[in-house]
Amino acid sequence: MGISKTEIFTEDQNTIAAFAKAFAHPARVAILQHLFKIDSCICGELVNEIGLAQPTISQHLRELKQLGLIKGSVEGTSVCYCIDAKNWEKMKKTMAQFLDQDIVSKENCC
Amino acid sequence: MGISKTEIFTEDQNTIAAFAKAFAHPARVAILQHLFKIDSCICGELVNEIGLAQPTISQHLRELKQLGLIKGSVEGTSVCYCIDAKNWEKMKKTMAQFLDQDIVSKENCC
DNA sequence: TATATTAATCGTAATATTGCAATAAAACAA
DNA sequence: TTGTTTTATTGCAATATTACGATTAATATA
Repeated sequence: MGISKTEIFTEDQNTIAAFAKAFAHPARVAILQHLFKIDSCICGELVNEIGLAQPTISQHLRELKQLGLIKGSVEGTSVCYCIDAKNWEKMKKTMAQFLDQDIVSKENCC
Repeated sequence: MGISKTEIFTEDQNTIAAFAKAFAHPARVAILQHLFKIDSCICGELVNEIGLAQPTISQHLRELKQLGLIKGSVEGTSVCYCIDAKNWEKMKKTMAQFLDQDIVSKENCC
């Protein structure tokens, strides 16, 4: 139905899915990569850097901000965004726990 | 427009987004976790384990299979799925490269 | 062969996501 | 104050995703 049945999954599973969703669009990947690359924070520069309209970028930024992966601070008329290092580390731990799982038995049916 | 402008992004960015999309739903996270946990491969057991209808699980399995993260082999009337260890490692490398980025300068505007 | 079992596919409804034009809001400058 | 710049919000169209009932396909068994 286009709606995920979040209630039947564990909190852990929903958290992983929520973080993964943040990276599930190339524009958000590009935004994050740019924020990592540029030593000073960015603003509407992202609109030029990435080839999407300003409202679209703004929308992606809001999603990343709501998840806590980036922070924004107003600088005059522009807004400066950067990675929230603390939360990024927390996210990394959660994702690593999921991604670094080991297969119990190597010899299966497949 | 509900359609990602994949053509304006790098192959790397699209690849990361595609992998992330695989984990962007708790059902697929649950499926993968179960495949990791159970030493022998699973089939329709996943339908019982996870509380979703058989066609829904089948759909999620197909997505994971298309991405190459899991393999499936027919065992009589049932189908046995398991993690594709090789591709999982490749995916992990791609994701790690993205997740393990370091911020150039710690002191920014934010 | 007929029947059961299991999984894939089809079709469809409900909801979510992506993208942007238009507009509003906020901060500064003249 | 008036205009300028920058970003957020609103509203909407196009497309994607999620979920499942019904059906089909494939295999095994009686």
